[in-house]
Amino acid sequence: MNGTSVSHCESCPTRHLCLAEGLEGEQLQALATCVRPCAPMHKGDYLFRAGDPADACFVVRSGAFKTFVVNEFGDEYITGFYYPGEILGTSGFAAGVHDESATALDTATTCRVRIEVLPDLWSIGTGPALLRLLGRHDRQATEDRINLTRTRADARIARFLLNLSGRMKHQGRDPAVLPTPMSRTDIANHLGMTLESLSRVIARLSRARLITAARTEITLNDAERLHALACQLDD
Amino acid sequence: MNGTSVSHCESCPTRHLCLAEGLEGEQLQALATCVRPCAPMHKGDYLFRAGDPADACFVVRSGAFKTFVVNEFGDEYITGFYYPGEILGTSGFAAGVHDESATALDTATTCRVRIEVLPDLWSIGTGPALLRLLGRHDRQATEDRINLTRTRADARIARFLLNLSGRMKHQGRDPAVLPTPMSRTDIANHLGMTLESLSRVIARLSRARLITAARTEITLNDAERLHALACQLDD
DNA sequence: CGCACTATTGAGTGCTGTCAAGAACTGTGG
DNA sequence: CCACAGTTCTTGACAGCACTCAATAGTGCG
Repeated sequence: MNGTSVSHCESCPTRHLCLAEGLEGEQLQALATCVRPCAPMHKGDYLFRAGDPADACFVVRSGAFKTFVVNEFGDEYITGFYYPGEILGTSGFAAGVHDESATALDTATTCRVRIEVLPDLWSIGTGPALLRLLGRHDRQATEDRINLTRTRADARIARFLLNLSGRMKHQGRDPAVLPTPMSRTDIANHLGMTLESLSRVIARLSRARLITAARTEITLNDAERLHALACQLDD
Repeated sequence: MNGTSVSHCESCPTRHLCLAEGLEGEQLQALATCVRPCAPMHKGDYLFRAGDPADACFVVRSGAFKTFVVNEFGDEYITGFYYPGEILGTSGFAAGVHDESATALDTATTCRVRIEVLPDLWSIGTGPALLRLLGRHDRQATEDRINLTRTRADARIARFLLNLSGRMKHQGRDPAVLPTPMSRTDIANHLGMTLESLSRVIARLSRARLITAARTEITLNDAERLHALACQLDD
């Protein structure tokens, strides 16, 4: 499996974003024996389900995922979107059981990090990288929370877009081009508003030429004004 | 410092909630050499400030803390409240710098866990406990996010109270008696609503005998109906 | 090409934010 | 113990924004 000359980590395009960040030859090979890449998943496939034993967390290699919780009444809450280099599934460590479910938003791959290898990660030297991933995840959660406290829908959406933009930049991608493989319904749900409100605001922002909205891609034309909107200084 | 016969971990009333969970004699002593208890802090004292180097995270021993972010316009966002056995300060690991500030809500103490000792925690055998703390923190963040997506103020408050209740239960305390050392303003801020709205809902819940609200303590009289309210089935 | 699903657009109600005033609480000093 | 000042909390009136309901338009897929 890993006896070939080039490990899956060495050939991974996401290696500068994940646990492999800053690692060299031997360390990369050692890491490759710890984490396991999954087969490509397709839209709607489950990475894990709420209730599954949480014996591992995951780092996105390609594509995107959403995590969500379904309550006793069948209401779905989208708790997060995950892009390459981002870690998910860690909240399950609290009770040893995943408390949310995760599905692929399009064709996507991950690396599976089993809970048992976490101590090994420190000896390999990728402990700090793990902390960075966990920290970024934590930070994202904080930003989402702060964003949700904004009452005005347009400010929430503006901040959501700018947050996505920052994550694209961190990935080394064009920060003005935001892939949105999730549905509008998912975005609205995640932002705590109705599909209608989201649709209206997107239409308004498009008319004002602040963004160009396509089905699976939103382009930022004026991040400056979007930022002003996010801070609801004016409109 | 730790040459006495009983380590600060062995004598700590919070030891079954924190990193010490499940550890015995020798392990406890080893842990006590890794983590450092802080001197009692008083209301308003800073545990860390946004911008400080994030070389450690903290576990609450007693009292309570709040974390918050202040943006460029001076707006404050309360990102979380922390009770005994809960971990805070981990989001700073993303960039090596704390992105939020933390202050004591009343007289409070913590244990400081330096980032350098994290590998040692695994060898002591408290790795799983660390994961549990991190997982619980993650889970709390998720719950907060879900809660903030609820549009109705009374549902948000009901869920907030029930969440606090669960945390009290986890601490081994009476789940019906919720210490609220934070101000109403802080709670309102954290829940993404105005002080006035919070005040009105609390008054309404009190009149309906669902809760008994005092300045620094809220008592739940009917968790059942509060849960129904949280799910906004009826009113 | 037609169907199902998703997204957009339109009108009306209700809840929460805003502004404003008053009440209760906290701590200090006499 | 009481009086006082500052803060924190409560209560009231009004307006704006987002939700609800409803219909139309667009998109993807067989």
